[in-house]
Formats: sequence, C-alpha cells, structure tokens
Amino acid sequence: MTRNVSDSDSVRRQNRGLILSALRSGGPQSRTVLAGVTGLSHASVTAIMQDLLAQRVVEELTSSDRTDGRMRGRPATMVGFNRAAAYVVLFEIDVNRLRASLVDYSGVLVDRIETAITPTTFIETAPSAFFATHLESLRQRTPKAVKSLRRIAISVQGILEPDNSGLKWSPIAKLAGTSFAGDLASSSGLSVALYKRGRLLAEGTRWLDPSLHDTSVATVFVGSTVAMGLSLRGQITGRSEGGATEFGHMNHIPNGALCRCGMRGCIEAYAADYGILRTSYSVPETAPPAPAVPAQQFEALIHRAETGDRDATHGFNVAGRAIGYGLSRMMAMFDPTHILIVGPGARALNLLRPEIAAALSSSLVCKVNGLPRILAHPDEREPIFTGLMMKTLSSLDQTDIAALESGARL
Amino acid sequence: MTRNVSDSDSVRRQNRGLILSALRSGGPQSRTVLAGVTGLSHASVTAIMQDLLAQRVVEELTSSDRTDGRMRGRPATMVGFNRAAAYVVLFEIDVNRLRASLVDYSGVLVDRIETAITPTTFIETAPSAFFATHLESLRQRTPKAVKSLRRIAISVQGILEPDNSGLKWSPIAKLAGTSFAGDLASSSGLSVALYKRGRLLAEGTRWLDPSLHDTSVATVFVGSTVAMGLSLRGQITGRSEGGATEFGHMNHIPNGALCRCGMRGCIEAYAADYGILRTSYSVPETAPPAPAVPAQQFEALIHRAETGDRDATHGFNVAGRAIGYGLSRMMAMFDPTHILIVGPGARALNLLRPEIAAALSSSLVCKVNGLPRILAHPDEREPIFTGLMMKTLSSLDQTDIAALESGARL
DNA sequence: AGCATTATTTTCATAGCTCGAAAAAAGGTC
DNA sequence: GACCTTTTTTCGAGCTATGAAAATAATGCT
Repeated sequence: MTRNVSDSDSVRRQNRGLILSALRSGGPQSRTVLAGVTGLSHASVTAIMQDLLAQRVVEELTSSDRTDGRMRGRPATMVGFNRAAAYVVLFEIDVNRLRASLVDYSGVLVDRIETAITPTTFIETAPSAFFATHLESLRQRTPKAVKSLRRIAISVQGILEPDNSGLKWSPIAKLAGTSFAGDLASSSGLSVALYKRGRLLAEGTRWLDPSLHDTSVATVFVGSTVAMGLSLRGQITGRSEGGATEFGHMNHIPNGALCRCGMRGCIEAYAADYGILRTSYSVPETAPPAPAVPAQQFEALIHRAETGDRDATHGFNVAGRAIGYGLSRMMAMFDPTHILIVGPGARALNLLRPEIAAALSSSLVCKVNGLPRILAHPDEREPIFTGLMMKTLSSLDQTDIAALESGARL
Repeated sequence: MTRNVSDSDSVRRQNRGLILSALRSGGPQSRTVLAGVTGLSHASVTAIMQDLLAQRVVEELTSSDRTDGRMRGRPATMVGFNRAAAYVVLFEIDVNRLRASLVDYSGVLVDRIETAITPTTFIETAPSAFFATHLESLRQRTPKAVKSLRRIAISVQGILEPDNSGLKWSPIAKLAGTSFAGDLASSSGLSVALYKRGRLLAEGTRWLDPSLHDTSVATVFVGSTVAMGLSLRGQITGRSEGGATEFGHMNHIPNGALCRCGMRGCIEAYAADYGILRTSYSVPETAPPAPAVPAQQFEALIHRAETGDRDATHGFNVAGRAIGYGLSRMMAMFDPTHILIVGPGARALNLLRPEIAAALSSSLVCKVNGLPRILAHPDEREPIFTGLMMKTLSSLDQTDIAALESGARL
C-alpha cells in the first residue's frame, strides 16, 4: 500500500522534482527564471539549488556560455544538469535491427552501436546475452560512464509480461517468452524498463512538439505494424502494461483478414504494409502475411497509387477504412483533439485521408464535436528515441534524484 | 496554470483530505484507527481533528453509539461527519422521470421528490425552471438545510457541452441546447456539476463493492440505451467530458442499423432494448427506432428467449455480438479485469454471454491475457445514485473542506 | 575613476507542518 | 484503591517555504 501522507520530506521531493523537470524541458536556466517557471520563491530555489550543487546533480555554467546580449544588473548564472551525474543505456529493438545508445544525464548522445537482427539471431544467441553483449561494449568504449550508469530502458513491440520482465508475445522471432529484461537487470544490477513503441511515440511527439505537450493526441504508427499511443491532456494513458494500446490488433472486421498475430480481422491486417500489399495484389485475405516488406516496395506502391493505379488505390482505401473505423471506435472512449500519423504510412496520408475522414464522420461524437485534426510525421525513429530518452531521464529525475537525501552525493 | 508548488499549506490540505476520505469510505472511526488507515502519526491526527471539530465539520459520537463489546483500556471515541455541516441536492434525470434528492454531509437521504417527465415537459417548462422548481421545493420542505446547501449535481445522458453548462445532445426531448446547468448555477448561486450516467455507474459500483474499488472495471449499462464507465486501478477515465465514454455510440457495423442518435451501426442500435426488439421482430434495420420500450415488454422478450423462441434468441445473439465486439475493441485500448453488466440487460446476461465470450476470444489481447470476468448487476438505480452522491460529497471534501483555513468555520 | 542604477542571488527571521516520545486520560481488573 | 491497558494529547525537535532585507555583480552616467 502506498502511503500518501505528506510531510516536509515529500514537500522537498516534490519541489526538487519541479525544478528538475523545468530544467529537463527548458534547458539551462537562471535561478530567477526557474522561480518564475515553477512558482517557487527565490529563496526556495536557492536552497534547493545548493543541495543539487552539493550533490553534483547540476552545475553552474561558466559565463562564456551566455550568448544573450548583456543587460544591466547582476548577470544571471545559468544552471544546468551535470552531464556526468548519470548515464543511461537505451535499446531500441526492431524486427531487423538493434540500436544501443549511451546517453548522459543532460540528454546528449555519447555513443551508439547498431546491429542487424535476422530471424536466426535469437536462435543462436539468447536475447538476454545479446543485450548484455551490447551493454558491455558500450561500457568498454566509455569507461568513465560505467560507475554512473543508472538505468537501462528498452523500446519493444508486443505484449508485455505483467511484471515487465519480458514479452508474452512479440513480432520479433524468439524474443517473447524469455525474461530478457529480468535477466539483464540481475546480471547488470541495474533497473531495466520495457516500453512499448506506441507509448514512446506518444511520449516523443510531446517532447518534440511542445505545442502538443498538454493537448490530447493519439499518435498512430503505420508501417510494418500498426500501433498507437495516447496522450490525454499531457497524461499518457492506455492498457496497464506500460500505458500503451493494442490498436493494431483491435478488431476491424469479425472473421476478416488473417493478421500476423494469428487472429483475424485486426486493423493491422488491412493497414500495415503487408496488408495494403496483399489487398493491392488481390492476394486472398486468408493467405499468410508476408514476413517483411522492403521499404522501396512500399514506396513504389504509394507512387503507383498516387499516379492513379486502381489496385494500389484500392489497397490504401481499404487501409484508410480500417484505420478510420478504428479511430472512430477509439474516439467513443477518448477524445483526442489531434491525430498524428507516424511512420512510412504517413507518407501515404493523402491516400488514406478520405476514407479516414469518412469513417470518422459517421460517428456521433465527431458529428457533435467535429473532426479531430489529422497530421502526418513520416519519421518515426526520432520520436521513439526522444520518447525513450526523455521518459527514462525524467523518471530518473523524479524517482532517484528528487528523493536524494540532503547529505547524499551521486 | 496550476501551481504545483508544495508548501506546508498543501501538506495540511493533503492530510486533511486523507482523513476525510478515510471517514467517507470507512464511516465513523476512532483517532487511532484513522492513524492506522491513513498512515499519519497519532499526533497529526489529533491536530487535524481539533481543526475539524472547531470548524464543525466532524463531531465526536456519544458513547452510546458504540456497539462493540467493551475492552480494556481507555475507550475509543468515534469521530464522524457532522451531518448538518453541509447539504447537497442531487438530480437524476431520465427519459421519463426526474428524481431530486436532498442529502446531508454524512450521506443520509433527507428528502426526495420524484416527478414524471413526458415528451412535452420541456416544451411547457424550460429545463432550468423545471430544476429550479424542484430545488425550491426541497428548500422549503427542509428549511434548516437552506443555508448549508453547498452543491448541486445532476446525472444526465448525452454529450456534454465543453464547459459543462448543458448538453450538446441528449435522448431526452428538448433538454439539449439549453444551458440549464449554467442557468441553475447562476439562479441558485451554487456550483452545479453534470455527470454522465455511465461514469456514475462506474463510480457507484466501486463504492458499493469495495472489492472492486482498486481494480479495473468496465461497467456497461444495457437497457433503454447502452453506456459504459471505466475505472482503471481505481481511477475513473474516459473522454474529457466528465470522464465517461460514448460506448453505446461506438460503431459496430459500418452503415448498419439505424440508431436513435441518427447515425448508423452504433452498438446501441443492436443492443439497447429497442434494438433487440427490432431484430427479434425482423423489423428492417433502417426503420426508425421505437421511442420507448415498456419494461414488461422487454421482460417478456427475455422470457421468450429463455424458453427457446428462435426469433427472440436471435435478437439477443445479435445484441451480444455487438456488445462483445465493442468490448473487444475497447480492450485493445484498456484492460479491465472485470466487466460488469448493469441494468435491465443484466437479467439477460446468460442469453448474451455466449456471443460476448466468442467476440472477446477472437481478440489477441484476450488470447494472450485471458478473458476478463463478466458479472451482472440488474439494478442500475442504486449504483447511479450512490455514484452521484459519493462523487459529490468526496469532491466537496477534497475541494472545499480540506482547503478550509484554520480559523474558518462552515 | 567614482557613484548611481539595476537585476540576480543569498541571508535571515518567522510561521507551519509532521513526528516520536512522554505524559495524561479513561476506563476495566483484581 | 492500586494496577493494567489502550486511547488521546502535549511537547520539543527537525524540516520546509516564504517575504523582506541585504549582498553581489554587472552596466550607465558624470
């Protein structure tokens, strides 16, 4: 049971957290600005800053870093994160590659390793060993980061185990079923967090576009899979497993097209690249989905549809319909003001849009409240990485750093 | 912008809130028990209690109220809400009746007025005047409550205005489009809250069954309409308008049966009483829905299906399918562990269950995580009233009472 | 060079809160 | 009436935030 009692300790923790999160989203700032942004008094900001400086969590920037034209009055001393205060290792795993990044406490990428993944990778090497090897490489290449390494976070696709130790189901061969996160945690002695890609997309777009930060956004990935993250008035929500949704496997048509997951009629079976391809080439719906669709093949299909090819256009219409009715059903539960299409499918938004709009228009909530804005953002890698990094660093801020005792040092 | 700064004031507010909510859910308790339940020290409980007693928010119960067999040691003095500390007026409006209740601060029903509503009621009388008349009657019949009246709350169906001043759309004739809540607020000088029925059902079932209090439950009303409230790990969620969903008007079949809302293919068009009736009697799907279905007619239909009538059974099968696929789609976004069917349709759960289970089983999340538990609770009036009352009183606790300044009195 | 001006940061005294320990209170038990 | 047991209150210590005043560190002006 969580104790919700409030005492002077929790007050400090809360206000330290406020300052850290202002620093996290606003970059280095003067104490006066921080007081304004957080609403704390100057006196409190000074007191908290003294703690943070003593703990080597933040540091004062030298005056040469100031670029703004000098003004009258005592010049402000900017305070920013001490980059060496902590390091985190971030893994992004995909069907065909693993990307391992070492990031410092200020959010600067220090080192990165990319490795290809094949269907046999996890037959030859146990997933936890695969991750451990990459972790070890990063450690060896940046020895100074080793003792300050605080967290590991992994971006995954699939359905998480309730205890977040691994995946119950995953489109990546032989990854599900092993408790790779739990194993990595015990072998490294660090906390390992798993996040679903859809959730990170929602997280990342909030950070990359501050105007969306406090609005309600549904971020939909359309590409080799279909996924969705939900951010409602700034709060990430969704299924308990890490706050993401299983939008791609929401049923679209009972007993419909065969999906990669083995079920029938999922949105993904119509709107992922393999689904669109299958429809366009009139392959029977019950035929097993292609294992992977090369990027240029999907691009070519978009081009054909854009230049008037009937079959390709039909494929995108069917996909738009699936996404549109999925969104319309989602909007009976939630009312995002913006819908952001991300990934390769975003380049085809103009092909998808008419059917999406038609499906949304046929719902009562859209008739009464109007249609949400639908935007496209073709690149998905940056939001995923940004989301993974910011989520990990903020959670470090709020959980570890804000709770540091007065005497303690990092 | 909300200031999230924490200071000693907010500490007190938080801890007062903790004690009030323990009292709200556990009834009168001794200070020692409260210390245990809230996690506060005995010293703090005493200090806060002294404030609350001075403000006449709570009162010590006389020893005669103690029923437990005497034990050794100093006897505990129970502390409970001062019933006269505040009063609230609760309205429940339905297609055919209005129920107005006066409730005291401890949650005891003091007075109640019920009035029939006909399709012409709001043609003859403006909605705000109709509510104001009932408010006035309650005031006159219990004069002592007048000066302590703090809030008005109304249970409604339909889609709320963004500012909660009224309804954008409602199944009740002539109710939507007028700002009856705003008008009532300004004429009475009290704050008026609108809550959707579905949300109150979720709220009420949590209070009525404490074992569900911190679980994730989807409460589905099946009767003259179809509605759903969502409670995730104890938190009510859903669309921004009062945290409810528009489940009944989630699309089930594109371009399907005509719904009362004017759209086509809504779940309600298949699963509300009028939809089941229409299917059972093979009335065309595009025929305008019956305005109201008498309770005994729906009961008779259940009986016919239970005794093997093919047409009636078909009607319930189609309804179960609509609800089942709706739930399966909802579960792609959220993962309640329990699904609670409430209202007249709950008496037909056995007829609906096979198709609901079949639809859920065809979804990936249920295949991986298993089916949620599906329960029935035929009576819907008690959860709605309890939800409305507890929500209103708790919000009074946390917003008004917890923030009372040390010197102030109610 | 020297003094006024201006903006930032720190210091200081005050007041509020929670907490643990000790004391007080209010009954039974023998 | 003395003792035991449990609840409740009192008291001093330790933290925290805050406004006001003081200190600091530059620029602008004469």
